[in-house]
Amino acid sequence: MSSVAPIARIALGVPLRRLFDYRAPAGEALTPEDVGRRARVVFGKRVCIGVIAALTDSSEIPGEQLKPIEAVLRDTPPLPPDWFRLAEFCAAYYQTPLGEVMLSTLPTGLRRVDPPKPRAARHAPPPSVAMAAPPLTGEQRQALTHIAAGAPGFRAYLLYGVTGSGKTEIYLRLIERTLAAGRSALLLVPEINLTPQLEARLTARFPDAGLVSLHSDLAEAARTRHWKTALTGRARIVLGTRLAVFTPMPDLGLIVVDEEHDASFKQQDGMRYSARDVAVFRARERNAPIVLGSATPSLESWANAVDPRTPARYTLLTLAQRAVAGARLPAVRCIDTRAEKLCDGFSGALFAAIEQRLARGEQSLVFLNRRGYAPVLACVQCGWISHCPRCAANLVLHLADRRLRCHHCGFEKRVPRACPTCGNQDIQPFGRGTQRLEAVLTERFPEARILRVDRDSARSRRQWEALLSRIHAGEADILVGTQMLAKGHDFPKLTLVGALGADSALFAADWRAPERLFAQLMQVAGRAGRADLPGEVLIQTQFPEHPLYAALVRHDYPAFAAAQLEERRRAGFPPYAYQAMLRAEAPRMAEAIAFLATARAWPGAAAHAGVTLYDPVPMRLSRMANLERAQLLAESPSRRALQAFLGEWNGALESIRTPAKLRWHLEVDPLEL
DNA sequence: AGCACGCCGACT
DNA sequence: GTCGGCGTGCTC
Repeated sequence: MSSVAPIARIALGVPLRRLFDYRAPAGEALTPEDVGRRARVVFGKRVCIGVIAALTDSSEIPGEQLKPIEAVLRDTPPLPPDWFRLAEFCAAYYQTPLGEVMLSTLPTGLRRVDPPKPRAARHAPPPSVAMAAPPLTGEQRQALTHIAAGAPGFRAYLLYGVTGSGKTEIYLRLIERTLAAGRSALLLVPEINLTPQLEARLTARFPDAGLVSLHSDLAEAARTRHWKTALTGRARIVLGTRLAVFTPMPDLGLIVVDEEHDASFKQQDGMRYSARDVAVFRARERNAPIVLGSATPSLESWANAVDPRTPARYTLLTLAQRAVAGARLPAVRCIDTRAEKLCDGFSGALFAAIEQRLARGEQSLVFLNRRGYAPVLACVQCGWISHCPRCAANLVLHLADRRLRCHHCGFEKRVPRACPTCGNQDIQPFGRGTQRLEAVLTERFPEARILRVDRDSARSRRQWEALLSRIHAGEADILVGTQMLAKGHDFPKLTLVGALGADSALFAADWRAPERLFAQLMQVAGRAGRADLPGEVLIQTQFPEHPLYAALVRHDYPAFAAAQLEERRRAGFPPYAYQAMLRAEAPRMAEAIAFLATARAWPGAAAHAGVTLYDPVPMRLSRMANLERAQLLAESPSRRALQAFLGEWNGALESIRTPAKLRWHLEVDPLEL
């Protein structure tokens, strides 16, 4: 390459796998410092922003067809080479065009052709005195010593610590060391809800680190500003949700993924990446340590740390004790609901336990992972049930505003007065949701102050914060809620958790359902009890002897994980097999199936030994209105074999002629490094 | 993705 | 006669 290359190879945010060549802007030369900069170009009839991926002096495109770059944007430093490698890895691994990867991970402010003019940040006065670090427990010290003793550079740690064992303090100490070594730290959390708390704690501890947060709820300008602060290296700590894993950071020296098992780390549309897995790749690529923390690790991570049949990719660190002196894990008990007639879904034992808490002035939490009043409305006479007209789910009855809602696709309508089929007046709600539990409890305990917390009562951030502060102010005796309540919040007076309707996940078709149920129940159980107040957890179930509950009663995640992994191994499921799912959506099921059948019959597959393609399967649910959905599983015992196959297959799929309204995508299961 | 080109049904 | 449906193909 000559010193002044006249042609730029540009990644554009279009669903095409190639890059596009452009001439240097009129009267300007391109220099190597422009690689990684954004450029404004004319593409087709429109102007768009791309990223200069490379310079070259020859192009397959004849010179007269090459258009000039309109402008090279120099408002930010160039994106660093490790950011490119991260994007290239994602493009290859998730079968997504490089330009789409790059542009979709930039904040929208920097993808825009007409950038809104940046305003100065309204910054809070920086606190200048760092809050002192609390003393460590023996276990915490041991874990930190272990990490410090390891050779510098990449190493992945799985920090398995029960709720309240002080994982966060470990993160803080590691960040402290990283900052002291002149490097910066990236901390990923599952949800926006959790960032403000942690942000406050981090700023108090590291007031001069220029911490920035990055998540989808941030205003566009703020997100762009924070991202730029990270790129220029001024932010030494970046705290964010899954999208933050792509933040360019010049001195990155530590990655932490908190609650690594959480499903929120998986992007569900566009490029379907797992931020946890991308983080592991990134740490390795940057030669920096990574810590994955959880009280209930994903089975993939657990296998990577402890399963003798799997290469030991992660180092296991365990925190088995609660950090606060004297704090004990709550007593977990199953209530056998076969033995008695339930009263509006509640067992006598649960009512009695709530009554007791009311008498003592303590809080109770009733956990049911289903919002609304009742999951379905049905006609007793003709058997009509409230089906969603747009997808295959049922419409959930919301009595508060007298509406039927589809929790899957968002359709809603008014509650009919009579059966739409036979006109019978006797239509009734079946099953229970949080609204109904709230009503039952209100009737049973008229004196109690009951607060319902679910996506309906805490729609906005503001509402959610208002609810939280009311709970903390002791304005509630009984909380009724979904998993929203299970995550990351400590309620000092809460001593009882009752879990309803858990059984439905035990025999679900989704083979990951037990893993999720266990994590969810462990998490919600962790809400009960503090240092001076012992907690109790009551699980209503028809299967009290089920191994999942048995392990839960003993707080024995390792036993649960071992049993689940053994089942997975026997069934040939991940992490003992590598899978990719090809999904298709079309107006008619036959079209979706026909596309998948063509994909399955791709002759090139024969060249890929060990890769199995299964028959296309129609799916019950599609979120899109009037679209039917089907999927096809590709599987292999070897990740490399599967990936090699996917690369070629994806190319072949792109040239299959499809009906206009057919959409498809590939979803690749977690990688292993 | 956008956007054009292009070829068949119901409207002024 | 033409307005407009969306099938097909291209973007340096």
